[in-house]
Amino acid sequence: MVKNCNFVKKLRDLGLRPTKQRVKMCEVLFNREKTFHFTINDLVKMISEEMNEKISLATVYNTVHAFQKKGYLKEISINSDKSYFDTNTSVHHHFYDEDTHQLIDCDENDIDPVNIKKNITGKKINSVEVLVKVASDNQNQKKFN
Amino acid sequence: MVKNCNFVKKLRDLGLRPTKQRVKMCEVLFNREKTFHFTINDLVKMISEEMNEKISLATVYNTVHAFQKKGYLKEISINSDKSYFDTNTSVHHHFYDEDTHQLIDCDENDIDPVNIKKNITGKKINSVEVLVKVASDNQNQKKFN
DNA sequence: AATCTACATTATAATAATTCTAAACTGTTG
DNA sequence: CAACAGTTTAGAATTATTATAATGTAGATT
Repeated sequence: MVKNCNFVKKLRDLGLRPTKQRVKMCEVLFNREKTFHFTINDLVKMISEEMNEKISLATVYNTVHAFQKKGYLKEISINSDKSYFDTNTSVHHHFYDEDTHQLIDCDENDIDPVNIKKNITGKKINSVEVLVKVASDNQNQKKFN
Repeated sequence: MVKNCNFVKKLRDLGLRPTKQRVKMCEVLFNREKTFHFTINDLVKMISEEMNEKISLATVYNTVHAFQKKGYLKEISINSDKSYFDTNTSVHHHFYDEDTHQLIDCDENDIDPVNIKKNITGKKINSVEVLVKVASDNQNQKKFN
């Protein structure tokens, strides 16, 4: 991930004009040690606070999708309520806390490599991702047979 | 999966009144050999046709969610466009064809059990889903000759 | 530095999926 | 069959996302 604040060059290299909104978004998204997960709404709030002024929802959508297209962000499918994005664009797995709606990254040691024995002719595997949904231990669910 | 048309008892056992809408939904969903994947809209169309009268969208949502809560249907997260549901509620995984946007079930032999070594205190694992995204093998190869 | 132009931002409108509401309806119980 | 609680329904409300069209701005050209 990008180290310091020279996102202007970064954006230019991507063919995106380094507007103040985009630079701010880069700072919020990529100027951190750990990867993080967010929804568009999370991001709008964070950026508005950091800029001390409003940023348009549309701009955030546009820019997130631009970053995604360029391979700087990755969308994660958890449910159809919302889109989650991840600054970690490598193939990796997630825990999803159904109580708090939080995403937790797995590192390589958390889940053994998944062994896929099926082969679809003419198709190659692009990604293999595991989603582990967890919830509070005391929620009992009824079984139906 | 349920074999024949005695869905009335089935529904009663679940604590759901066997209304004609629900019985019809059972027939459409569970009175088949193979599992299948559907969206709410798919279902509304199918049921309306089978009943020769309209069924309310709200009823379909309500009933699908009731079945889901009772463990008769499972939601599948592929992208955030739409909710897909699956009549196969067992733990199983999916291939997703990124070219055709089709879902393909994995049976038990296709993928070895996923070994999860991480433990989140106070949380239990509700589901473990593997999504294998595949695409045409030659799609990224440009030909110049 | 003024001008130009293509790309960006913005507020708002439009769309789409889903959930809510409240009135009418219906299965079940007594 | 009367009463009640659960269910269905149409339509309104909500939420996430995308489209639109006017205004703004970065970067190139003069």
